[in-house]
Order: sequence, then structure tokens, then C-alpha cells
Amino acid sequence: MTGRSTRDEIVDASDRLFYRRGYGETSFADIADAVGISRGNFYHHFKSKDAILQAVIEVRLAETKRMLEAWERESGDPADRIRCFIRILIVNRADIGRYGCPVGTLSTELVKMNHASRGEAVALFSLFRAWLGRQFAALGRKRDADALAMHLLAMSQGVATLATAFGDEAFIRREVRRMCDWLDSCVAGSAIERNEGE
Amino acid sequence: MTGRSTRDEIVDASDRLFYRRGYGETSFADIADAVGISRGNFYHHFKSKDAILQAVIEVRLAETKRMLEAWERESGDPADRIRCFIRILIVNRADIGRYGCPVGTLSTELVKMNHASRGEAVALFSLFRAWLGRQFAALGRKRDADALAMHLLAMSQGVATLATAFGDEAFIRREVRRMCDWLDSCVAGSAIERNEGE
DNA sequence: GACCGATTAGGACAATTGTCCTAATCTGCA
DNA sequence: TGCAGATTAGGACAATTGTCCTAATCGGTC
Repeated sequence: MTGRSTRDEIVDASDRLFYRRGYGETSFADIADAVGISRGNFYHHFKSKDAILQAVIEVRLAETKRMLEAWERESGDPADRIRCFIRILIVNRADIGRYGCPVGTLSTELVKMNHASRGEAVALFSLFRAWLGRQFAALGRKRDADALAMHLLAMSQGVATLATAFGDEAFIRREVRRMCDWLDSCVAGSAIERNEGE
Repeated sequence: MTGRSTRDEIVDASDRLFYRRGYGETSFADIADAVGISRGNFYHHFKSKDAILQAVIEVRLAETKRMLEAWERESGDPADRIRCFIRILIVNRADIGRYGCPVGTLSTELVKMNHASRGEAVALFSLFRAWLGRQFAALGRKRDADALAMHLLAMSQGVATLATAFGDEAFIRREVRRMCDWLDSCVAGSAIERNEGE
């Protein structure tokens, strides 16, 4: 299997470094050190730094899709599925406290630098947005499913940003509880909507 | 008035560039071009790039204090004051759509790179946090004033992040309306708390 | 007009950046 | 064993980075 090991190691190391330091602050030398190969040798696997970024985003897109599908398999209840999403704030709280949300920070950075791949980075957001929207629709909130999805995304992004600033994991737990309460009130609201509508 | 013009021009230009491109992506050459002075001449005014960052943050801290005090003078009603805070999302919606929130993006960037001035950048957040906390306390929510302040900060940060990703100003307006509704429900809740407590 | 410190321009500097080239090594097939 | 293609190391490259130095120019005071 050609290049499997090295190419994927480059992508893995870049993924981690882009997350921890940011794309712009990560140099070829950093990646070379992390992988343990010589700097000039990159161009056999990737023709530019941007190409590595593209590969990293592709991997993240694929992994996100896998994760969303797994959540769908875990439960048939849309509310439970949404709770899976909310819970990643807790699962990843340590990394979020140090480096922020990998989706939000990359997308903000690429939009700021007007990078060619900013669209793909935002597509990561769109994946969550569409998936959450489908869950809210299945919950009976067809009318405002996308608005609810965006609202939930915004809350989790805000929690991540403040948790990074203050390094406060208790804050994450508190806000997660609040988000779950809000979700419950959405479910109650959708029951009303169902009764009214039909 | 020594250095007034040049030194302040350096700080102003750096402030703008740090916001639009990020601190790490802004070079001395960029600032020199923006100000119109020679690159090597910086060190008469600042002994390092970090020193410029410090000066920029100091200016932002001072301006934020001024703004918060102005909001206190504009209205004696804490809810109205909080609405002033919420409304900056609308006032600055164009910039937020392109570059994100200046407070959130700088603090995330500096925390990520473990920069020496990350504490000062977070202090900008603390300014809003404490001010909002005082308003919620004045609203009768002494018990959870800080939690409410953090929650509101998180919501505005999340809105900024998503608005930057999707470049969606209508989303900002929608979320601002939601935040105002939430604030109203806080006021109602505090009335109940007042009746119960005393 | 002479002199002073403040301010400036311009370039030197070593280090680092992303990119590219060449020669060596490895790997698998004939 | 020998050969072809894939993979590698190592360094060259021009450009850019943050930093620092020196010499020229400015403004105001005796």
C-alpha cells in the first residue's frame, strides 16, 4: 500500500498541529519534526502546505460524518442524538480549554486570512448544521429546524470560546446542563406544535 | 507632545491589522506599510512586536472601559444597559462577519500560542464579565449574576463565530432578538426571586 | 548660527519561511 | 541478481521574519 504510512502520518501530525497552534503558526519544520522526516521531502507527498490543509480538512469531514452516523445508530430518539452532540463539549473539555473548538478556530482563522480552503472549513460547520437540523425536524420542529440548529451550534461555539479564555471546565458543565434544559423545552414546545398543527 | 503622532499611528494600525489578520499573521512590514514609516525604525518606539501587542491591548482595555461607562450613563436600568451590550453584535455586524469578534479571536489566538500577553487579552473578557455581572446583580439576580454574565458572553461569542463562518447577518439579528427575549425572561425571573426572597 | 536630543531612513543580521532539486536508498518484480 | 519506480535525505533557493545598528535629519534652546 503506497505511501500509507508516511502520507497519513503527515496528515495526522498536521491535523494535531493545526489544531493546537493554528494553521498559520504551524511551519513545515514543525510537521517534519513531529513526523520525523526531512523537510524537503514533503513535496513527494504534497505539492504545497495548502495541499496538506486540504487533506486535513478532508479527513476531518470524513471523521465527522462517521461520528454523526454513529450517533444516529446509537439512538433512534432525535433528542438523544442531539444530546450526543452537546456532550462532546464535556468529552473534549480538556482540549477545548487549551485550544478551543477545532471547527470554530480553524474556520475563523481561514476566513480571516481569506484562505482558499475557508469554504471547506465552513463545510465542517455545515455538516453539523444540517445534521442537527434534521434531528430538530424529526422532533417536530420542521418550521424552525435550521434556526434551532444554528442556535445550538452558536451556544456550543460560545461555550468553547469562553472555556478557552478562562480555562474553566466547571463553566462547560454548567452550560451543558443549560443546553440540555433548553433542548427539553424544545421537545415540549414541539409536542405543543404537533397538537396545534394536526 | 513627544511621539504622539507616530507612536499612536503604529498602535492604531497594529490594532486594525491584528484584528483583521490576526496577531501572528501580521508582520512588521505590514504595519510599516500601513503607517508609512521604515521598518527598522520601529525600535525607537517599541522594543519588540510583543510590546506593540501590549500597547494595543492596553488601548482596547481603556476603550472598553470607556464604552461600559458610557452605557451606564445612557441608562439607569440594568436591563437597558445589558441591551446596549447585546446590540454591539448588530452595530458591528459587518466587521464581525469578516473578522469575528476582536475580543474572542485575539484571546483564542494568544491562548493557543501560549503568548505572554494572553492574560491581558483575557482581561478584556473579564471587563465585560464583571460589568455584566454587576448589571444582573442590580437586576436582583445576585445569586447567579456571574453565571448569567458568562452565559450572555458565551451566546454573543457563539453568534460571532457562526456569523463569521457563514457570513450571515440575518442570523445575527435573529439571535439578538432571542437574546433580548432571554433577558426579558431573566428580568421576570428576578421579580419572582425578589418576591420569594424578601 | 551652533548645539542638543528626538526622530527618522535605510540597510545589515541571522534565522526561518515555503518551495524545489538532486542524488542516494529502498522495495518489489523479472 | 538486476532493474525500475517509489521513497527518502539533505541541502540550495529566494523571500520574509523580527531585531538591531548607524548615519542622516529634524525641532527647539542657548
